[in-house]
Amino acid sequence: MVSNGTSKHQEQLLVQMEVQNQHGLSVKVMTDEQMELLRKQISVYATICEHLVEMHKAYSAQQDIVGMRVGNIYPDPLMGSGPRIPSRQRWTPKPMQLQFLESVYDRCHGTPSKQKIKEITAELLQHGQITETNVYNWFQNRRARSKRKQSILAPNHGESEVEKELDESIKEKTTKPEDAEYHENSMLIAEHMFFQSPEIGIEQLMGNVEVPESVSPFGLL
Amino acid sequence: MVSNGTSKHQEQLLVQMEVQNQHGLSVKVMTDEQMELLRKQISVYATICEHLVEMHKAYSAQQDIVGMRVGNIYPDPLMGSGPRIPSRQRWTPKPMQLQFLESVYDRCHGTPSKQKIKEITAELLQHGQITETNVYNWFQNRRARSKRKQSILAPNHGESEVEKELDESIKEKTTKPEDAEYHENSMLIAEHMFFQSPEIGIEQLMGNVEVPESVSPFGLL
DNA sequence: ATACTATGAATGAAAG
DNA sequence: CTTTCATTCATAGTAT
Repeated sequence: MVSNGTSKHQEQLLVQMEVQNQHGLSVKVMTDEQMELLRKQISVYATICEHLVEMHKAYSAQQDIVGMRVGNIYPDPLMGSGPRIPSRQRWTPKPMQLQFLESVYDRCHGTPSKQKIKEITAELLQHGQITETNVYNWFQNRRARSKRKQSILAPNHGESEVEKELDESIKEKTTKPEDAEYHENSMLIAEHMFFQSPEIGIEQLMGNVEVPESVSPFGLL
Repeated sequence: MVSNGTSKHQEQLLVQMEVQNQHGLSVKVMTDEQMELLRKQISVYATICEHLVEMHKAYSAQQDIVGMRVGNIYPDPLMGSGPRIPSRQRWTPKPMQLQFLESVYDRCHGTPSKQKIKEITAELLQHGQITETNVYNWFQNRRARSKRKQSILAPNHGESEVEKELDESIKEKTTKPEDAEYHENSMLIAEHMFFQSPEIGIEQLMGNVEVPESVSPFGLL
């Protein structure tokens, strides 16, 4: 199905290249990585919304209270034909779990202790089957691949606009900041938010939740 | 080619660039501003999902309130006709590159080491765009598939395990991802869902969404 | 266009 | 931790 990666620090790490279009206008071009990140984020929501709508429709066959434009969501060329049914043997993180893991990773770059693994696992169990080993592996892989990516990216910056927040890589050391603590599920995630839309209530939801169309993801792409 | 050095710090360019998809060709150009808007949009989706869950729960609880008909509020706006997210372009080895890779592979089957990757990449760059990752993946795949071929060719003496697995994987590729081999009585809704067990529903989809008023479980984005 | 196939890429898990 | 394996996903190319 979809995977997701959301990571504030990752975003910071990402390098936007400055290029020129045919008109000589200088713009930022998303790197593949950035695109991938966005793709994933959007896919997650697209999937969730899609399914929710499906369910909702089924439940309220004659009733439709949602005026939102769910269709605006990407039908998704990315995901091929919808989410795959996870009938495989190996663990596949649910979007929610991934979000959580990413958020934890963002805050503690160091090796998560055994204790934390347990906690994280416990938390994630609310979102689906998962074991400590899964979590452990995930962090292992996450770190390893993050590192590899950097080493490939690093030796290639000459003229592109570089705003590397490389303190990130420094933070990637093996120590684990203790001050970074998660307390509650929601708390954790909330802290990690880029944007919160507390103003949006159900009324607006049903009325006019306007998705900024200038950015209709894709109007632009 | 340039040794990694200092990175130029540049001010952020917030250029609103108009991208035309004249030939249906998607261009992934995006300003930071647009990126921000996108994130906001995603956040909005999060909220929408959240409330959808609430509504869903409400429906599940009391379905007898169904009475009002709203008609066709589901325009299904641009399901399938909307702009597409540019798909990730994947590297396609040039014949010359392929030849080279094959020759290397023939020489040393079990040595895709890190250092050699660099050399090979450098070599192949003369024939076209290529990255170390590409090379790495190529060897990875080459070995894996070579191995797989053997295992399906050699060991078909009595054990049909392999064959069976193969058939399944092939079958899985056809048409829709429909693993409807569970209960013949799968719910209508479940058709496109992850889960087909009756006791599993929306909660699993989104995780145990408590829908706290203050915090979005989706807040991550 | 639609379906199939080959294969590049992503990633969980395991070996070293 | 680093490297490798195994499986799966996605897409470019090709055939129907």
